[in-house]
Parts: sequence; structure tokens; C-alpha cells
Amino acid sequence: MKKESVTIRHVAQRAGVSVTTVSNVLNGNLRHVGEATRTAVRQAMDDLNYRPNAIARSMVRQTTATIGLVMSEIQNPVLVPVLDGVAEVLAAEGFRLVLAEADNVEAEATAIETLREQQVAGLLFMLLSYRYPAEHLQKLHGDGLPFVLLNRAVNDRSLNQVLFDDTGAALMATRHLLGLGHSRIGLISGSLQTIPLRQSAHNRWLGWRQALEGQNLEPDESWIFDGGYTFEGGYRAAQEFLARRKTVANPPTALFVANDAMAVGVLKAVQEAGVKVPSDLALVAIGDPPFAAYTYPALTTVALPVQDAGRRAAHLLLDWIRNGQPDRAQQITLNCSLVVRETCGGNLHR
Amino acid sequence: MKKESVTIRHVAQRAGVSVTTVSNVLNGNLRHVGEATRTAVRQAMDDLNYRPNAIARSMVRQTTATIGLVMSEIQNPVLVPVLDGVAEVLAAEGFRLVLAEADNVEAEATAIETLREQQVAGLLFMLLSYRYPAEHLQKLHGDGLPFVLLNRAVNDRSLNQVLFDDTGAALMATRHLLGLGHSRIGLISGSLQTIPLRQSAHNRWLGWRQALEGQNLEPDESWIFDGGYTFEGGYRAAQEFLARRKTVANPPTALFVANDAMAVGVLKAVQEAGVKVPSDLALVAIGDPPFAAYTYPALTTVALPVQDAGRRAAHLLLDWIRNGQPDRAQQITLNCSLVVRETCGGNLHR
DNA sequence: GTGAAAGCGCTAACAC
DNA sequence: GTGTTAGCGCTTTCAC
Repeated sequence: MKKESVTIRHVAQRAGVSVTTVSNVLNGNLRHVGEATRTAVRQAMDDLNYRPNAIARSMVRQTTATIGLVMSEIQNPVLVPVLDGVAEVLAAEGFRLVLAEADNVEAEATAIETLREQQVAGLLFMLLSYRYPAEHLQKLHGDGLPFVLLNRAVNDRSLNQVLFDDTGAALMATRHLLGLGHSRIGLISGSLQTIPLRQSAHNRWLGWRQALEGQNLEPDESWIFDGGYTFEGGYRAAQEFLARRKTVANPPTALFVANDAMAVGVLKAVQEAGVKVPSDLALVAIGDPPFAAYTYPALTTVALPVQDAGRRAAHLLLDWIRNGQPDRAQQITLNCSLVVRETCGGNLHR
Repeated sequence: MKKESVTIRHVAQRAGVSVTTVSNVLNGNLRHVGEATRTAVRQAMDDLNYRPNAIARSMVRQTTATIGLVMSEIQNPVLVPVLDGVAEVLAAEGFRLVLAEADNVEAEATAIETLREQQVAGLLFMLLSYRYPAEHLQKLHGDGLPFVLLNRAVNDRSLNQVLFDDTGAALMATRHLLGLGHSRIGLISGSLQTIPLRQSAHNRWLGWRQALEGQNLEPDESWIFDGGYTFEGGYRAAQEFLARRKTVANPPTALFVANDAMAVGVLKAVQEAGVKVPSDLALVAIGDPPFAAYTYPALTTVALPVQDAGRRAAHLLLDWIRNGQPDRAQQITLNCSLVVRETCGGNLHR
């Protein structure tokens, strides 16, 4: 990189024009540039192997075409399609994406600071934790920096948010079981008690409750097992469930599992115990990642439009950046859809 | 963002010093700055809520603390831990990460161009395709821009690379089967025939061959089924395998499956067919993602140190950036390790 | 110890 | 249509 870089000035010189002209052809400001001049400039650029310096451009324009993405856990596979969705629209719109991981509030604050120093045009927050403080977001808001929240409800209607309808998804999942004739339905929950707590875990629990109550069934909290959203947690929770199941006359005939990773663990524990799915025990989950169709039996699950969430969030942000702050902040809640596969089987009483 | 931003000049004014002094405390150049001055400046920064402009700094320094990551498929879960490893060391070393997705050669060229316009200090390539042209990489090399290749062997010892020992992993996997007494071992391969072709698919096939040949066994190419590295492909390939298996007197007693995703599909197909793993059919795979321990039965697989690969690549790149181009390019090949779980069972003949 | 000033590569008035 | 020029916010000689 210690090569003398070729600048707009060199191009101008070689083409025998001024820097303004070069700048004009660079930016498509062609009404001011004659045909011949244009080609001459282009030629000179090619000859010199000229590459415009985006840093210098940002410097004078006082803005960048870069947005910062701060995410809580890059490792979480759920977020990968979101990232992909974001990357897709940003690339299409000519924006760059700079990544910052932040697992806790301080790290998040630091990330925001760093990103702002980079003069990002906007910020995207993609986090999973529950009851994450929102003060520094308010500060962003006050500074007029565009940002949108992805999958983190902060109960503030002044913030732009893209959310999954977790409660609705859980409702849908549980109702599917109900519709099949199940009336005793256990819950393998997300991080309800384990740390970090999750917004979605709470909402999915809520959906389960509501579905049961809607049928005048008493949600039996003793059939809730916290699986912490992991394969391992689901496996363990299922083992607990199975142990308790044997001690009781009328155990649940179905399980609502709050995500697909846990469902994989549940499936393993259940199969090891010789319990048959769906005949002995029906299972619904939430998420629908690629593997959901290839478990044995294949998971019936409520699909979350994760990639779409990324796209929507990116569009929301870009709108704000380009057209100024919208009059009202938007809370976009994404709808989910049930994907029926094999883990629920047919009607229980048929 | 249309607020008047507070600059180093404002700080200087408020602290009653020159911009030079402010710059000096900003950069820890404290030998030239008196104690009192320093605190005054710091105070002024706080008061004004000053945030240094990294763009302006890059402008004058003629370099950024940003590295570009160009990856072929963000969606591929295998790459997520790599990304995490990269992000981890870059964050620790004070570098930013800008992401660019590129699924084909032209997209890659464009991504490189964009990233270079952003004046990235270096480039990381994380791609899966096979026989990807390397000319534009040579150009980078000629321009002296630091870059390292992750998981893309280009057979050019002048390039810095971090690679998985795919052949070794396949050898290890197949030998494990051999050691258990299996002598007829089929292969569910990666994208050997499907597009895009994969370097790793070829190498894993090679490892399988070599293991067999090492025991003076003839690798029977008619027991190779291309699963394209996907759940779906693995499932289909296994169905083909099972169909053929029934038509033959001495079918393979084991399968080397070139990655874990396919192994999940294989497991499903096999279970649907009522074939028992490992008693009727043993399975080894490669990868060891989180779900590998939670399939039923749990996958015996050769673990790839993916996160470590990301870290190593990042370090290699940072070294180059900071200490100049190394005398010799490094080809780091990462070792793999067998994780024995349940899909192979015990010795065949015991 | 501290300050004045040049200039990084580019854009955008404004003048011609 | 094209050129001149003044910065964008910062770092960095070089004087004092």
C-alpha cells in the first residue's frame, strides 16, 4: 500500500482537463461534460488504473455509504439468514456493511461509539437479549442518527423496529396441537429462567398460555421445562419431561418446543427413551431452519421469516437515511406461518 | 446527522489550546503535553461530547483500521464460526470488519474493487468454490495489498492461506471405519459433480480413496453418491444408496459422509427405511457443528477447527499489515480430530 | 510544551 | 463546458 496512489489530479493532468471535469464524470454529472472529454477522461482513468478514494469522498460529503450492524451473537445460526437479508439489500443499494459484535451493554456502547467514529450513515441492532437497557439508544435518537432495531422490542413506539410475532407463532403452534385433539400440552421453553433472558422466550410462553386459555384449559406450569434455546438444553429438558411423564397418570400428549434447536435435542431424548413421535408424543416447534425438514421425523414448525426480517430492517434504515426521519416510527411485526411436517401426525382421536 | 459536528477545533478553542495539542492528547502523544493541559483538553472533549472523526484520520494517515471480508455464501453455517473467529481477533486488535458477499468471480472482482475504494488495510477471502480463478488475486499481490485466503487452495505458494486438511480428515474418518472392521465403505460425497464444485469435496473423496488403498482395498466408485453438501442432497443420496444396497449381495456396511449436514439427511433416509445405525450401517462424517452431538444416533465425525481458522487467518493478515509482507507466504493447514460418538458403534466383528 | 500551517483526495460553489 | 479554489477534520513537520 505504500505505492503512490493515483489521484483525480493525475487523471486530470493526463486527460488534459481540470479536476472538476474528472470529478463530474466520476459522479455521472454528465450534463456539464462533453462527449469527447468524457471518453478522454475515462481513457485516462483506465490508463492510470485509477481508483476513486471513497474515504476522501466521504470526507467532503460529510457522510458515508456505510451502515453499522451491531449484533449480540454472530454464532447464533438463527441470525445468519438475517445477516444475509441485510447484506443483500445493502449491496443492492450500494451500501457497505461493517460488523460489530457486542454481547453486553458496555460492549454495545463501545461498538456504537466506534461505529459512529467511522461516520456510519446508520445503525442496525440485532440482538437477542431481554430487557436490555435502551438509554443509549435514546441518545442515538437524540443525535438524529438513523437506526433500527431488529428482534428487540424495547416498548418504545418512537423507535423503528422489526419484530417477529413470537406470541402469534406460539399461539399458532399450540393451536395446531389443540386442533389435533391434544389438551395436555407441555412446554419446552427458551431462556425463561436461564441467563441471558430472552424476549422471545417470554412471548412464546405467553402464546402457549393464551392458546390453552382460549380453550378454557388450565396451562399447567409444572409441565414447563426450560431448554435455554440450545440443542443441549432441549435434550436435557426432554429428559426431565420424560422422567416426570412416567410418574403421572395423565401426562401431556404433546410438547410445544420454543425453537427448532431444542426440538432436535428433544427428538433425540425421546427416541432414546423409546417414545414414538408423533404417536406417543406430538411435537411442534418454532423457527424452520434448513435442517427442520430433515430430522426424523421431520419437524412441524412455525416458520419465522428471518431473511425477510433482515431485508425489511435494511429498507427501513435506508429510507430514513435517504428521506430523513419518518414522521412516525414504524413497528413492523412479521407474520409467521405453520409448516406441517411429521412430528404432529394426525388427529389424536381418530 | 445534519447537526454541526464538533471538531478538534472546537475542542481546542474551548480548552484554550491549539489543535495540535488536542491531536496529541487524542493520540496519546503525551510527552509533548503538560499534565494540566491534558486534563483541560479531556475536559473540553467531554463537555462538548466530542467524537473523533475516523474518516478524517484515515484521510491524512492514508490508511484505515478496516479489513474487508469477502465471502461466497454468508448462509453457509460452516462459515459462521469462522466469521466469529475473525471478528473476535479484529475487535481485539482494534480493526473494523466490512463484509462483502460474492457468489461468483465477477461479484468477487466488484467486491474487491469496492473494498479497495474504501481503502481497507487488507482483505480476507473466505470462499468455498473450486477452481476459482486466481488472476485478480495476483493483481492484488502485485499492488502490495495484504490479503489471505481462507479455505481456498489455489496452489500458489506465494499466497498466504489457511486451509483445512480435508484429505487428512477424510483419511481419518475412513480409517476409523476400517479400524472397526469395515471393508466395504461407500461415500456420500460433497459437490463432486454438482455445481459449484468444491475443493473440499475433491479432497475428501481423495482421503476416502487413500484410506481404502492403504488397506489394499479397491475403492468402488459405484458406491459414491453425490450429496452436494446439503441436507436434501444427503437425504436423496442415501435413498439412492439404499435402493442399490438391496440389489446386491455384499453392499457396504459403512458410509463415509463428507459433511454433517448430509449426514443428517442420510440418517433420516436410513431410519425411514428401517435400517439401523450403527448395527446395519455405520456412519462417519466431517465437520462437527453444534448439532452433531444431538442427532439420533449422535454423529461420529471429524471436527474441523473452524473458529480457529478464522482467528489464524485474521492474525496472518494483521501481521502482514503491521510488519510488512512476510518473506515467505504461509500455508497454514489446520489439523482435524476425530470425535467418536454413536454412529459407528463398536467393532464390526465382535 | 505549544502553535501555525501544509495538505491527505475529493466535491461543489462560483467564475469564466 | 470547463477551470479555480476553498475547504471537509485531522495529523504532522517545523518553528518558537
